[in-house]
Amino acid sequence: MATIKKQYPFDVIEAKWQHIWEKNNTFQAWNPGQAPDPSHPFWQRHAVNEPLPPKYYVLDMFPYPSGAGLHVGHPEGYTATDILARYYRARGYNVLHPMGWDAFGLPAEQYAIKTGQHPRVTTENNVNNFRRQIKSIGFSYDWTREINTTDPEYFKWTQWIFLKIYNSWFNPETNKAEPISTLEYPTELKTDAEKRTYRDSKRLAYVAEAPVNWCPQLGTVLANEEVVDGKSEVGGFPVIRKPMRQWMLRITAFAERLLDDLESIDWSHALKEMQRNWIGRSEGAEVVFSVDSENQEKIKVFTTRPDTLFGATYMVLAPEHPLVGKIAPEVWPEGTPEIWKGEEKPAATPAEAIARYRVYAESRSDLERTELSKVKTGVFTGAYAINPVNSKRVPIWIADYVLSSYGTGAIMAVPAHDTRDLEFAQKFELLVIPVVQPENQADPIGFVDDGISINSEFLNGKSTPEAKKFITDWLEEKQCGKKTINYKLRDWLFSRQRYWGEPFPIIWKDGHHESLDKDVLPLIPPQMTDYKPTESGEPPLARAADWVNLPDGSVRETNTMPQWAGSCWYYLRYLDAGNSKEFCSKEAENYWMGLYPKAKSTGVNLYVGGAEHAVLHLLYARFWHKILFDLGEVSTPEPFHRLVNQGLILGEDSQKMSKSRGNVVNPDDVLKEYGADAFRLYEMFMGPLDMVKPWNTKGVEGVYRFLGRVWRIFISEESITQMEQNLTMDITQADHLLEELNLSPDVQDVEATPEQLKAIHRTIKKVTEDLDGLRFNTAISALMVFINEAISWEVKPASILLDFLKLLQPLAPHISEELAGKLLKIMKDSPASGTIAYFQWPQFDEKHLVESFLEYPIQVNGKLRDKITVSNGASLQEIQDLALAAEKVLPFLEGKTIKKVIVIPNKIVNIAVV
RNA sequence: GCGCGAGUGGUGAAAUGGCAUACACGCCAGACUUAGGAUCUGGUCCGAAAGGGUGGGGGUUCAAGUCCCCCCUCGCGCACCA
Repeated sequence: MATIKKQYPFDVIEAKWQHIWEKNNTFQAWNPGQAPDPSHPFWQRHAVNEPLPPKYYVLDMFPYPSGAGLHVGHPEGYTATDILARYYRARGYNVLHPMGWDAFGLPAEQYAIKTGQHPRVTTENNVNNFRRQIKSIGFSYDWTREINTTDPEYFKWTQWIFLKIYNSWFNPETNKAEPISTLEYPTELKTDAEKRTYRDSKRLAYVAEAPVNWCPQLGTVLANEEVVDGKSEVGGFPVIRKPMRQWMLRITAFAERLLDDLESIDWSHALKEMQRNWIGRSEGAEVVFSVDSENQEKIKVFTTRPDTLFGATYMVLAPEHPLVGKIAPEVWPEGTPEIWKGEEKPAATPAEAIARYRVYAESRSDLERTELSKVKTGVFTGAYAINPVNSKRVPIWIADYVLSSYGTGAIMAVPAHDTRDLEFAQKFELLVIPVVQPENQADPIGFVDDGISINSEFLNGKSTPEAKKFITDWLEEKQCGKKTINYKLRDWLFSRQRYWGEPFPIIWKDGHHESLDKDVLPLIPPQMTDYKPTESGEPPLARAADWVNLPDGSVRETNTMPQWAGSCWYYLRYLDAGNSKEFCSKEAENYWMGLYPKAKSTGVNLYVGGAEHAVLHLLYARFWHKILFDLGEVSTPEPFHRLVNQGLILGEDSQKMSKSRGNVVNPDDVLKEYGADAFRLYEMFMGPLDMVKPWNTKGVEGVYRFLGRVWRIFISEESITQMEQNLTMDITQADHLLEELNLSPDVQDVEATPEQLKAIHRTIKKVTEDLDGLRFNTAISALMVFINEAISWEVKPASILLDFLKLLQPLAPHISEELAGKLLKIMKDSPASGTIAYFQWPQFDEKHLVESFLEYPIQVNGKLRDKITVSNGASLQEIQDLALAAEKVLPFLEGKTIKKVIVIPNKIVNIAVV
């Protein structure tokens, strides 16, 4: 690469300060009870013998350390949080700003399968590379709190929390998780075995034999959330349904609270909406239909439109519904239309039709089921049910447009007022009865909104909400239905057939599971040479016979936890990362997460990360936090008070960055050419944090030039030239030469002029407000405006420049430290010394912003015509008189009647004429 | 289909209902220079001007990029959820 002339010696400066920060633990956060170190800059700012200042917890979503290293998208959020961390430190807060590694997971394991290298080795290499890259950007993390989810000292507590969950149940009376010991047994349960079965069925972590998402290529099951369009989210491999014994976490019990508590937190509307969608609450009624047969089986359906019950002309069960086999008669009822008996050729009996359809439905992958061309298919079961409102017989069908996993797996079909039912009814020539009349007298068939009930006997004339309420009460009275709330959210499938994850602290004895004692944690995975999944679905851990089989004949659980487990609580471990007695001390938790006096909020004050975690990590972490809250382990119900999603950074071609497109920008390259400060500035200068925006290397040059201008304002030209010359002779002298640099003679320890004070106070105001509002791009532009103005001052007062550096410091810390050090040497009453990171944030004073003259734009009928200059303090009448007499205004007033003159103080004058 | 964002110069983007385009990139010209891919200075929405301009159309207002209604385009999320 051709060496172009550097704007300033950023390489020397950045290495120097990163070393100093590291050596002095400059950015260490202090826990309550921790012995103060009077030599640390934090304690030079804050009184040693007083309580800690309020906390500010600013958190990044910790990365998965992949082999590819960082790309410029990662540090976008990290830069934003670092700026705030530094800003709040300057504002006097005790700032917790940690970093760690989410290092369990598939890629390391797959690499291990390919190369035989242990995932721990791969992981360590990747972590080292990530740490090096992150450190090179100069983030002010407290590295003493670094965590790694694969560290036994970390996952010991992941397993410990799992045991907490395992040993709890959800008490619907209190709406809370409680220790399993508070569970009361129904009196009819006598034996220990019965009680155990009951207890195990109530645990928040339970074992279920259920159809799960099995991915043959990955050799593991996946949570619903990890399956996208019938393919694995990781790798895009096909996923099939397969019944397996799996660990589940009872997140559904918390659905209501997960939904309600969204109100209490400061997240974007869009993100909350995504979580609401995922939880998918819907209010309606359960209605019980009886099958018209000897046994009179009951079919429960869920509907959000009980008011349309009179329009229910058939029923549909999911193909997998357990009643399907029981209700079908031996022969087709008389008069059954041929098309009801099966699509290709009519089946001879209902049983045959059902069997054939079930084979078809199973063969359809989830991918096919969700395809856009959703042509409805289904078959008549031969059975009829009785509509409870009017005792009419309605045919019972099976069809795969009804999902077994939602509601009761059965519906009442109201073709007149449901698009899907209508489509189905039209295909199979089923009866369509309109029961809701739209207000505008339009055709009721296909009308799905609220209207007025018709053809519905006692509901006729009622509005939809009235009718819903009326019929629900009626159903309850007749004991054939009740008001119900349904959720889309399913329990969380928590086990994986993988090697590289946390083993469950569970053993199996005589077919029952038991928890290990917490004292034996961490339970470490066995050493293995073969990490491959097995085709049967048996986890790789099962191969480690020595590990699995225990002397007393019991065996270990061989599943491992999903990658999400470690990230469900990592923000708590940072609070007290080295604690070997507890996952986190009560004191630390109370201080950092609780209601500490003057703290800006409880929980994590600001959490920044990608939107891809909107429903996975963020929902799981909230769920675990609520359990810990119920069990008294944490002091508040929500972990993340404010959450912001950074926008994606695209490649220079405005396409998503990817290896295959060849448009990935590596921060290492940018840092080498422009330095960390320029990199940080550009990451923020591109545009608003939450917007999608393309990378543009030319843009880095812009902010880089700005830093060069800052440098040249401070440092004398001669000494810059001298350093450059000396550097070419002996590069090892760089640090020394940096010390030798002199300030420019224009920089003097003198009183500032009112103009200069105005300039800096305007900047203080703007930067403060912009950082509060996370508007980093406009904060940077305000600093640029200041420099563009200051560059023309003949004499630059040191006090003004120091305030500027205090403002620049959060954004471009290295150059700010270096220049502040030089500046302080010439200041008589040097306000402080040492690192600028703990200098008091400057306060702006309105009195410096007062203008002696104000310029008013004069509009006539909203069009700009002239401008006048008025002394500040002129009355509205005086301004109005001057405006009406303004030279360029007069021609537009000629021959017109002045209707109104609007004078907005400090803003504008508008003259309305006709 | 439903939900949420966003549409402003050649480009990234600014603008508590109050002078549209701050700041930066790019481009043009000039200065310094053997040189410029360094630096500094000036210019840069369209139009000769009057004027016209914030995706399109309506509205509210003394005043609309900003508020209200309708429509178009792009991005993201959800998607047979009864």
